[in-house]
Amino acid sequence: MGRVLDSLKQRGMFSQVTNEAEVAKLLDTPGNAIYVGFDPTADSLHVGHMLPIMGLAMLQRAGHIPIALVGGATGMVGDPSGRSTERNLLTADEVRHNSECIRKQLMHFLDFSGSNAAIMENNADWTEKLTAIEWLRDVGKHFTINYMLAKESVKRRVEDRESGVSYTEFSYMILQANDFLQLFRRHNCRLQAGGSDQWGNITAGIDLIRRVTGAEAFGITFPLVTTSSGEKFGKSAGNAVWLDPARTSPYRFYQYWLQTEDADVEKFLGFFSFLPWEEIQAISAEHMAAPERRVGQRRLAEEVTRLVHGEAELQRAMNASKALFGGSLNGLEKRDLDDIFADVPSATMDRSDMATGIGIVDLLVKSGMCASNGEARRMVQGGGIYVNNERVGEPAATFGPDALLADSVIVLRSGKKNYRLVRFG
RNA sequence: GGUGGGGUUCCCGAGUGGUCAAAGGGGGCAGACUGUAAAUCUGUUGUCAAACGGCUUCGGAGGUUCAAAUCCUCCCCCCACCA
Repeated sequence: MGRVLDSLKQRGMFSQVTNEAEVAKLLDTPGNAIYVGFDPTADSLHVGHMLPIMGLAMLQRAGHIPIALVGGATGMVGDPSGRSTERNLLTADEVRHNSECIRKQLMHFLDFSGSNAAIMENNADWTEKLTAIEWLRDVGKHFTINYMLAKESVKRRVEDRESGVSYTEFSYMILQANDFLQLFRRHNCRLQAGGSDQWGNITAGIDLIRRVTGAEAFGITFPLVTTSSGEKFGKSAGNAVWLDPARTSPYRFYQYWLQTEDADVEKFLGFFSFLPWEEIQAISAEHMAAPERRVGQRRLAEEVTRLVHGEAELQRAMNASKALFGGSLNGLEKRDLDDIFADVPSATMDRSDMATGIGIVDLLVKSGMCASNGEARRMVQGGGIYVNNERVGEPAATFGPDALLADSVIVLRSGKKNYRLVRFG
């Protein structure tokens, strides 16, 4: 009993369940529908969304039917959970566009064929049709204000005089509760999963199902992903790491995972790969025996990049990483360079700009590597700038045509890992 | 609507006429040490300039002054208490 739940527990993948014994039983009986909701606040998911997605995908592998609910309706309102300020409302067009993009990304993780094929739903389908009167009488009647005010997501905002909470966001939880009820009716879905900030919304749905139908439904939440050193998980240089390759290139995506701290490697392998726990243990043991070899990070980066971007993109990212962090760039063919730097940010400059030699400061600013001349100069003086992987220590340094690799590009680098390619056309 | 407090650089926050491009902390970036890790230490963090020195910035618009983040006027926004 509790095999599936135990394996999630082993990986550290859940923080709360409403009824552990019953959920354990339900998860050990294949064929149950389980739902996770995603709000279309942007046109791509990012790695911060990945844990619930992975959880859902793992449950599908255990024989269950995953339902990915895109919040075409709830996205119009805004979830106050875990937020201290009111959201800006999105337009209907934005929500529609975002919903469609997110739907496509979820297809990478879930299997939409077979006997337990994943199901995609959009809560706009049942929410938009409701009239205000129906809404208040059929759904609103089941909630007391007292109950809603007691929810953590709302409570904090009500008590905080600085921000407050609008009636709109206050109502969010009953919209989501109604989603659960609708999915229960349509797909006999009795379990909702979500991030730990979703607890209040999930339990609201469970209560609604009980009041309306008398049936018992359940909830399970995944933990908040944190890093050991307290860095924000899912951010790289202040930017979110997106699943959309147009927003975060596969190379950067791969690098993000490769740069994981030792202390997080095992945990992240458990969260973000489908590898069996025993294998993760073995990798982790090997890693800790010789951490400088970065066995764990490599495996993690490979697994996650393959899952999100596919084998071909993974190979490109790995090749690029090998070349960039491997040493000399001399002797590489133009074709290799193009391939290696396909994903690396690049700039194009006119060849005549450097015919007589271009100053390093100019080069850094024109290529977009540095924001101002002053910054560029400071970086060079501080020893943080490399051209073709060789340090430039002198702000007056200039580069002419003989600095071109394969007669066409210059590789700029600041610090250890920040590359930029300048093409001369 | 009334009364009081407040809006400063990426964030928090000091600064109440010149010595202010503005303390301190956080964050960011870079260096050293390393392993594309963590911790630690160091430097740096408006912009132009090699430098001297300019220029733009303290909610907005005006004004006083040789000189304004600092004083005055009007306006906008936030908060507290009262109604």
